[in-house]
Amino acid sequence: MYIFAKVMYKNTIMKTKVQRLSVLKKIVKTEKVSSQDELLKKLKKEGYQLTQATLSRDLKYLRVGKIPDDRKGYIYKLPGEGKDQEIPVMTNGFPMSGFVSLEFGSGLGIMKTLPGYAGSLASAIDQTRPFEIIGTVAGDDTILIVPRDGASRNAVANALAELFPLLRG
Amino acid sequence: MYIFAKVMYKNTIMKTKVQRLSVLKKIVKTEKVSSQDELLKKLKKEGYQLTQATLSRDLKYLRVGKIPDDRKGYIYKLPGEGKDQEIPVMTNGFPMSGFVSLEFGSGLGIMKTLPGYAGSLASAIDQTRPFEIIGTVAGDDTILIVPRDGASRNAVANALAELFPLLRG
DNA sequence: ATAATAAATGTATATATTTGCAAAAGTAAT
DNA sequence: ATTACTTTTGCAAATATATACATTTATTAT
Repeated sequence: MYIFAKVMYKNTIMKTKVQRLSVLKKIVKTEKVSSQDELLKKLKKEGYQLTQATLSRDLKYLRVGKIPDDRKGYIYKLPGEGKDQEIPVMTNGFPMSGFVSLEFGSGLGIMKTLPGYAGSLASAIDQTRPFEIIGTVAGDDTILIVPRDGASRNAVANALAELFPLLRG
Repeated sequence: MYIFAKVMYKNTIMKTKVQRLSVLKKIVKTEKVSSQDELLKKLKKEGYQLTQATLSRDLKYLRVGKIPDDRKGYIYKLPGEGKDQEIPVMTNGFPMSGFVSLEFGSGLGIMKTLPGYAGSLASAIDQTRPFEIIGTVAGDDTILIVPRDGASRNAVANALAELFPLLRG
């Protein structure tokens, strides 16, 4: 009961932060926002209470950059955005492929790939450094995906959907 | 003589700005800089005198963004950087190819491509919006490249080399 | 449980960046 | 050359963002 309480507490609190980061990420990805105050308001609407200072840290943590935009002056952008649409293509010139399936169990994700593809796909995942995933281990046709504490299956799947369009829809 | 003087004048002055932008672009591309004051010093060393306000405008014009960096906190980054290395791959999944040659004449650039490739390659050029190039016109196997006033052939060629590695070396 | 340690956050402030406005410089037309 | 128009730039002020420090909240070890 005592230990259980601690764990519960941890989950409750940590989830709030991870959720906040997820929501922040989603906002930055889907909307054109040009200041932290603006972001702050949007986060408030979603039910997150925080100060500009914390937001600044969150943005840094998520590696969110600020770039010039034709319409809004400056907007925030996730790392690799714009690159994302081309990410399904691997650097070596071969189209990203080999993905077979994704399942979750015991708090972990298991991605199945075509034989021999696990290494390169895991490498691709690592390179994009989705914050929902703290690490991967690849065999020959299987990748073990370790989610960050508090990251939901959906959050992990969504992060992976950036790389593997098959996961969408 | 009178007209000539005006033209000379224009070239002299405009070149200064275009050159400055080129140098700025080069600095941002090759060094990790984390503030405009820092950039200002580097530009001064290269012989360019300007205020921080102008630099801010230059950065906006060049679409230079600022992103978090592990070592230096925040650094400036050119649009599409990091994407550049993957740019030789087209969105449709086919490797970027079809480039044949590049020549200059009458202040214009002429790029030859494989038959039928001009459109897609010109589109790729337009999408990266190199500031040295104000526009392109594509036929079937030829692209007309219109450089910005004051942009040297080298500057244009370098900008294009980002997309067409064949142009390097 | 308590004390010690580490992590997250807010407050206030320092830094950094953008922008309105006016002046200077460049261009075009008469 | 003079005038009208456009572009570029600096100055100063407004905004926006990062960070040192203190405080609270969580985690670990005893």
